[in-house]
Amino acid sequence: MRADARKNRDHLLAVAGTAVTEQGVDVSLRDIARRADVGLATLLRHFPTREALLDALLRTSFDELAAQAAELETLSSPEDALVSWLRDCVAWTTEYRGVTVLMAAAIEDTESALHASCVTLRAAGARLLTRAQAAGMARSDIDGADLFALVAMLAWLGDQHSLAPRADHLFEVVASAILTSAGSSDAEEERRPWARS
Amino acid sequence: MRADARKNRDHLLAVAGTAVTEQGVDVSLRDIARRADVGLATLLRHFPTREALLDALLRTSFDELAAQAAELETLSSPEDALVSWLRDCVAWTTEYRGVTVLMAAAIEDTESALHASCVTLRAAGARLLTRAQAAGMARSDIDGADLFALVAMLAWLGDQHSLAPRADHLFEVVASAILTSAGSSDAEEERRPWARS
DNA sequence: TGACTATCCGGATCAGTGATCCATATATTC
DNA sequence: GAATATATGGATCACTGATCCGGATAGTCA
Repeated sequence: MRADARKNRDHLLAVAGTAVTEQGVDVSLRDIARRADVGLATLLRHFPTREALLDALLRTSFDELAAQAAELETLSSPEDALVSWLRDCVAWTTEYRGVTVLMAAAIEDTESALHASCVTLRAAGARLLTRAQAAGMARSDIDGADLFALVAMLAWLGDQHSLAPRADHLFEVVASAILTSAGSSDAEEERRPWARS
Repeated sequence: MRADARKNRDHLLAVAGTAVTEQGVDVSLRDIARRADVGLATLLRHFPTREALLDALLRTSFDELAAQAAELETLSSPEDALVSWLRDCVAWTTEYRGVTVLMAAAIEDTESALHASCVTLRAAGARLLTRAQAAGMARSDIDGADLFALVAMLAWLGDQHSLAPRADHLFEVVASAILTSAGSSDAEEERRPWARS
């Protein structure tokens, strides 16, 4: 890649980052190009589709979340690891308003630029879930795909102005559903040790 | 209203109904006008915005759901009424792909044409929830707004191709979270009598 | 029956979107 | 310094929802 092309690419990525943070993933590509003092065609040559641009933008975050899952797997108890990782996933999506819909579409579209990243993330969650299930800490009738869907649901909630205030609370509600296993105790505090005070 | 105008309005509403069912709420208004053999301007005069069109289209369904809530309140047990009404709400949204986002936006935008309908629906759900809570059948730390958000989440799930297959199962998961009250029994079948077999 | 007017209609147009083409400008190489 | 491979961005296309306004028509009154 020619030096000027690389410079333009990096600059575009930086500008796109702030633009997406400010206006969400539906931000006009023309706007991004304008703010980067670059023609629209240049942006679209470096990143042929909006998905390709977002993939380049989000890949780092995806990798960090996957790495964090691996770390939690060794450092925390099964239920703490699962719940705090889920919380981190949901919290992360608030940085990029609207990204959830793209991720949901990408995970079944093997042609999508985001596909691989989403599959990796789902697998990371599945490992944490399996571990919690093996320890009897999570209900056994859900799998990695269910978990991915639940995270997507909660992330979507945070994207909707009117529903976002409920997001934290409903996260706890959903988490309680995941962690409620048939064999657990009846005492509220013992059944929901992860609940925020 | 002049006779020809009324005829056009009714015809547009019928065509819009099929179009939205087929292609979701983001269907092109130009397409609807074309299929109704009418100019785009005519469609937009009868229904100044997409929301206005959808309001006219969905108002009947909204009223039916609200009425059904009132009926269930007198005919069924508190938990059956709540859960089956929630199931009906989620099932209904599958008819109109994408309607959830509009409803979430409408419930906080008092200027929206859909606002009143959404508030009515939320109130209907809140009554069923309060009744179940009074009977000790639902957790007491959620309210009507939470319930509305949970339904929206599950409805949104059904809109996403890749996540939709999980929708039914995750409905049960979320329902179990709503109906799990601190004082209920420990036995699985007794704690989740609404679960599908 | 015939004319008049308030109302309704829809083609033309506008600004916005993502995408594509191609002549021009420029970095790299020889 | 010249040649060439590559990057660039303005012009353009099809599409979106929205708006304007000259022309068509329905309902009314004589």
